[in-house]
Amino acid sequence: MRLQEIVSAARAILDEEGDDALTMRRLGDDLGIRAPSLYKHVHDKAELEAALIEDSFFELGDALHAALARPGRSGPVASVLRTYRRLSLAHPNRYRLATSGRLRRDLLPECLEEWAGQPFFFATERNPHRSQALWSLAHGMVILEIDGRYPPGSDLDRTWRAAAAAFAPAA
Amino acid sequence: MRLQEIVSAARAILDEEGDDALTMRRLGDDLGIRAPSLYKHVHDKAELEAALIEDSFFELGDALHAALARPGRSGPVASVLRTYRRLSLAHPNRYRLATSGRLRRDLLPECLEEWAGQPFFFATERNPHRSQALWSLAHGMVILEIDGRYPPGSDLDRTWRAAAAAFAPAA
DNA sequence: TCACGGTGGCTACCACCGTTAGCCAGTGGA
DNA sequence: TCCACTGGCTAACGGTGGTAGCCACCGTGA
Repeated sequence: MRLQEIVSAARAILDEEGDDALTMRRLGDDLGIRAPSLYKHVHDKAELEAALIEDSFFELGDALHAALARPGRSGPVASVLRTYRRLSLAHPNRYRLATSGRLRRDLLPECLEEWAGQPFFFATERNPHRSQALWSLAHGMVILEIDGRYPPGSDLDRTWRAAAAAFAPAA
Repeated sequence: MRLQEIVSAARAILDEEGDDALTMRRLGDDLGIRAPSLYKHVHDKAELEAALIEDSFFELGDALHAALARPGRSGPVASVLRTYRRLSLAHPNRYRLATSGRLRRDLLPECLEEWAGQPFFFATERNPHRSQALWSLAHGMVILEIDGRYPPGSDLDRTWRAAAAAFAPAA
């Protein structure tokens, strides 16, 4: 069963060289195999990507739940946001793959996303709408930072603090 | 000079059928021309897309400045957010093209983005970091809605209200 | 009137993409 | 011993963005 090898080779290419580099031929090369042979193990490129996306959500969910468990002095919102930003920027290409474009829910485990996002729910005192808004804010900021959309010279640390302040529980 | 025709045919395809449908051959077909002939008028597909992106930012900037000018009873933040959401969802494919992926600043007029985003700055009482955070929030919510990322059945109107509340000037 | 150069079409390609069909060598069990 | 399965392979298909090079038209200046 080489599927695990294939997925982790794909992750390496994606992380190190971006989604443009992740082609079936290139992936085959890295594994010492011709591209068509990959289809003996994987149905689709979409299925392969779904495996990478699943990985990302697990990693993110783990980290966020851990961050919620030790909020520190700055409170749960700031802690969760800090972790979200740090982890996403550590693997920007995988983050973009996991969170951009139409989601193929049928290829992912049910409720995986919901579980990964729970820390936002707890950090906003269990208000589902504030929770959704906060998660959207975190995603917006991360994806814009990854895609180099902010004006050069922006002080993003302060922008993240402003974001946390807007959603911090009224003291 | 058929460039204007080409750009507007491209916009029609993008708006009505999505970015997958916007290929040079398809665009040629719609214009009664072979694909390679397009390159007599356009250097690149990237240049063509840049024209569509420029369009989108102009349209968005116009609408946001107008929204700021008549804030209504709900205040400037809510007004700007409402307009941002309405306009973006009216042309989701063009919005995604304009705001996703790495930005080719070299192909766009300088400061266009900055001008389009000014209403966020004024709506947040000229605080640049709150402004940036608010814009990021709006983008995050729109792109997640366009991409169908929210759990089915989400009450997004309430989430938008929660977002506006988090950034409304302290009354 | 005629030659000329620019404009804007065309066909024939190229390299690359995901993917399929069909062949075949090895291998493990009945 | 035979047989089926596993996991490689080559060849090919239709699609993508893009290039090279040819040619008809058309306005201008000699």
